[in-house]
Amino acid sequence: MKKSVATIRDVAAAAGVSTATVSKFVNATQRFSPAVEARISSVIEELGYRSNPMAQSMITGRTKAIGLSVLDITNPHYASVVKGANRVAQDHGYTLLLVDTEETPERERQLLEALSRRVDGMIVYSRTPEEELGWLLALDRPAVFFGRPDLIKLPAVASDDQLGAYMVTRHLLSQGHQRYAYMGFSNSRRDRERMAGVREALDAQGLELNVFDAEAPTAAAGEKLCSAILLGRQPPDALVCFNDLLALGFMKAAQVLGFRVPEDISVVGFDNIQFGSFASPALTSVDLHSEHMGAAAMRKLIATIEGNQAEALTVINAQLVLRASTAARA
Amino acid sequence: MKKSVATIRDVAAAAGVSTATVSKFVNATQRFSPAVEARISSVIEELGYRSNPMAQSMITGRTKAIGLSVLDITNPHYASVVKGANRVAQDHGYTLLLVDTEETPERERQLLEALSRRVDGMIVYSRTPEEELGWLLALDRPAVFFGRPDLIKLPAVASDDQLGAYMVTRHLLSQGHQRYAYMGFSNSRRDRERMAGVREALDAQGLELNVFDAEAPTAAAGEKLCSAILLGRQPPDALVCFNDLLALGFMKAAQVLGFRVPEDISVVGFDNIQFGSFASPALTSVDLHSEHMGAAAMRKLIATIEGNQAEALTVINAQLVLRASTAARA
DNA sequence: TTGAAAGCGCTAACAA
DNA sequence: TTGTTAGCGCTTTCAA
Repeated sequence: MKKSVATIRDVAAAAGVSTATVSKFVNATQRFSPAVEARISSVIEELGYRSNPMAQSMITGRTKAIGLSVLDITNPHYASVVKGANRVAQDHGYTLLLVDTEETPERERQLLEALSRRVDGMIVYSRTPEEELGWLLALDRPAVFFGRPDLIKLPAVASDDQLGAYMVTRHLLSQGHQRYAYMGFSNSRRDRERMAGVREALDAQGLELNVFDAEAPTAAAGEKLCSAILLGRQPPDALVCFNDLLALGFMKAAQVLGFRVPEDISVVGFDNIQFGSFASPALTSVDLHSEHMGAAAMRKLIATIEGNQAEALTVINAQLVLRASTAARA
Repeated sequence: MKKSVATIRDVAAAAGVSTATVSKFVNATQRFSPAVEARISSVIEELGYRSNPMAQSMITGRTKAIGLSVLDITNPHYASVVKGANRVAQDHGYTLLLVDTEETPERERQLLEALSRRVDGMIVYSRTPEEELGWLLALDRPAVFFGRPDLIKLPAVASDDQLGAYMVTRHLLSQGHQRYAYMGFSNSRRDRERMAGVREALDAQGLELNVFDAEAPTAAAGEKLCSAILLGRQPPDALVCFNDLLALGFMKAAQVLGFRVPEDISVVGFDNIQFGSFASPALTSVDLHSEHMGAAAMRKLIATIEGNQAEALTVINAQLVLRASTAARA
């Protein structure tokens, strides 16, 4: 009985050839005489040999793995991003390694630093201010960023948040809504853009925007903020939420408070997560094509890794998905 | 200008010590004279040296990473499992590397084989029949399995699916429901247990169970099956679904068909995903404590890796969560 | 307290 | 067509 796992040396010895021969055969970088190939094959089979990817990577400098970090995998938006990225990775022969930073910056850095040397490149979904992201560049690995970097020189994928927000607000205006509120999540980079889009549309009509800020981009936070919004002095008749989770939470709480959506208040969110369509009323949302974003980021990263030119910023377009949570005013 | 990343040799040279000294210092396995330590520290700082985890792992045989494979990360049940596992991993200084097998067995094997040599152990959520899982054992890595293995000798974490199903069916019985249907997903290991629990409760009352089988454990599949269930000759007044996604899809389609839940039919699911509470009516569900399952699996794996004894099978208990999708019959 | 030297499992010139 | 040799970046005896 030898050691637990067979090495290339065991194979070489058993087949009566050199390790170099085995290596080349295994990696199909060279052909050998039928006799030799057959011998190696059968020995590999017999010993259950599999090459050690780490040893391999140490030499080649390539791992055929890509890291992706997201903020919270229980948020369907991120789950979709992962889906898209995973598909493209598979198609190109890469393994996607996912890490969940749980919205914690320290954890994020720690995880990414640990990950960076184990992968050929990374896709980063982060909330950390760009000024504090120096360490990411210092990792010196190909990377793709979600968002629109100002300072940081990294290829990026973004969605057109501002236009999406503008579109949905235009729609609400056309439905005759009068009093607008925005439930934001100022911790996110994208919050500004979304709010700006809403403002852009309202300003043109000389309308005000009442802003509320959620403590997290979650349904629970949306529920929590509901009473402050609905039971204030001048409750809105239209509410734009930073994302669908907030909107879902808000709607649930609103119904508990005895308000009707959309009769009393129209509600919209962002991301178009599938669960929005199971809510009642079904949620109107701005679809930012999460899955496309993931796929685009992965394509960009792989292009970068393989030395192909990739444009610095890819913008995915936004699309308004109308459902029952918004309705025209009489 | 040297090569892009500093190695231990660069540090040793710059500090005028040997690589062995640097190694021991970096890993805190030995103390040195203040002068030497200070010199090494400053050089490390200056060069931005970080040790290469791969080279390290090659020697020590440990990676401080754990792999987790799930079937579909967009399913909130799996997302919760990941959450639980991630927390525990972090707490023990491990990095969780997640892979999504997308319900594809070939992909699963490929991903896991690639992963196995890069991690200290793996947690596997699989749909592959145990007979075809020989390769998993052959990987010869510590592993924890979700479910109740019969043949395979692997530590495992399971939930009490049968009891959960029994409980919810007992509840439906107590509410006076007469005609029962089960929307299953026979592809899953757990389907049998859940169906058995339902049958166990019904048999005691001499009641029949009408079984339908979904093609996937998704909301879309639930929608698809709805008409066959509701527009049949003897439509049920109570439906137990394999999971919440199927139940959510079913409820949506039922409403489109003009049926009322729970007046015409009571609906229950499994997993207690958060989105069940945003549906209308809110979904009654059997909570299998997904997050606990992930945490328990990770604890068990880490115990195994670190050589501590762990019991073979951990069973997480089930809990009935009553909401508005079920109601008593007149 | 410090360092020399031997590898971990593998690939990549280069020789034969 | 096959093999020799020199490492990749690091840890770990063992000796100084």
